[in-house]
Amino acid sequence: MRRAPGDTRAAILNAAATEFAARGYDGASVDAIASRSTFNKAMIYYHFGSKHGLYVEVLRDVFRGLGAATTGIADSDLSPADKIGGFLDAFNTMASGHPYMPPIMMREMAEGAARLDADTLELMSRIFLSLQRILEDGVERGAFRPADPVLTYFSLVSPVIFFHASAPVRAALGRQQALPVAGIDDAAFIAHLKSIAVTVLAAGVAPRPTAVAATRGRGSGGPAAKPEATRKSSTRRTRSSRPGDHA
Amino acid sequence: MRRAPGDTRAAILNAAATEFAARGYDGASVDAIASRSTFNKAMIYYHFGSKHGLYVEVLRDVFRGLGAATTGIADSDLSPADKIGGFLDAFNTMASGHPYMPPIMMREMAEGAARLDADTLELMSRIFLSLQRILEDGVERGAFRPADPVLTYFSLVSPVIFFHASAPVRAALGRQQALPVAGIDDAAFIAHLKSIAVTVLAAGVAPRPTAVAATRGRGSGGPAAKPEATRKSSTRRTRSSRPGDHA
DNA sequence: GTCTATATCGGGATAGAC
DNA sequence: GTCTATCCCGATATAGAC
Repeated sequence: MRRAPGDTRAAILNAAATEFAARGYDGASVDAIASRSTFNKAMIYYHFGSKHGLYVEVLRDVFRGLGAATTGIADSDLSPADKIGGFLDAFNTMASGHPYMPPIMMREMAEGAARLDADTLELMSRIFLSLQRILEDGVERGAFRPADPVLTYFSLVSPVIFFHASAPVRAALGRQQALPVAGIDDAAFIAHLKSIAVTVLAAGVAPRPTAVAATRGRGSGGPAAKPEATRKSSTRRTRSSRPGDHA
Repeated sequence: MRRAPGDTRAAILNAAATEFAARGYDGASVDAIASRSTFNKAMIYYHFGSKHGLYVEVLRDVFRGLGAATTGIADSDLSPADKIGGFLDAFNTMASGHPYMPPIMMREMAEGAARLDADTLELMSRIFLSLQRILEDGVERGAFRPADPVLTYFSLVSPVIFFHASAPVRAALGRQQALPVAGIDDAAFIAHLKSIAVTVLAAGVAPRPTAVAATRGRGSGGPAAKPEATRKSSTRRTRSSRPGDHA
């Protein structure tokens, strides 16, 4: 059982991921990560330079893969509805395969993504851009009504993240309240989410402040939508990003 | 401009709330909270005993109010759809009135609510229980199909929390991508969410692992649902709650 | 009730041997 | 590349004067 090259990095990344997920960036100690990895602190600094460098590397690793997956779906010739389904599947697969990501993403969101550097943001923006293209394609093909891409992005992604991240709390609630929560499984949740998503996109989502009011039925989203749907192309020119202003 | 009694506590609580929201529990320092409040560290320990004591007091403060609001709605004689609307409004009002809460809740969720003590959990469970009663009432009156209360709870609450908590990131994304995101307002979002929620509840939500498969259209939730819908009453007997087992 | 020190310790980061 | 030992700052918590 020899140690393969690159093995060390992987082991550390893995230990870091679970530690960051469990305790958050500030709560996680480099010592604790070291223990989990069977290596020691100095090794981490040797390979990653700093705690922050280690952190972003964990995220980049995952976002690279997810971005590739969603881009592939956007480029495919699936139907708009199936592309949305594929997009959700990709996110769900990511969350299942890297259970540490949902909690990390929740926390990162909570502090305004202050810890993400330009490169990582660029990777994340690819995921967003692929959804944007899916939406535009859906509109062009007459399957979807125009919708704000940012709002749509968060509407689709947040339930998946939240669902996965909340598993421990749901379990605790179930235990505490003696409620029969047990059998809510992943696949059923995602399947249901897909059907809602497609239905809503077809009906029109995120209406502009005009057509509000309605509290039930179909109501909103009627006329008055039509955002900036006219542009196309311009998919790759996000390099200038600079966060810098960490809180 | 004299200092009213109880003013100190309020000032500290307020400072703590924003600091916890911005940096998280571990990231927030008691010194920083002290500065923000114009008082000093010793004062915090005098009034709250510990950093953790201060933290939970921030949460209890808000959950007390929210629990009262949702309980009132559940007790009212509104229609099931309007009760759901009122429930969402209550959450939204809480989030708007206490902007520090969404980020705090996100982080708390991310670590499995490990920092919440029994009293705070009890306050939170009241919010959940009021929703559960709203759902049962809706089923009895024929407006809703039976749905898993826990899953429904998270499905309703998570978008609201996420929407508010993601405001900074959405703004940053908009800036970075030069997208015209600006005009997504609160009211429109909530109105839209309400209509989705009611529609979905009427059609049946969170199908049991049986009727999965379907990827589009109405599909799931059709037949085969029927969870433990037979019970009624039994709405108030949750007093025995004891979390204790913090992770 | 409010403040100014101060004790104490954990954790990020580095030096330097092997 | 991997380890041990150590520096040193920052953060929780407390003592004790006013």
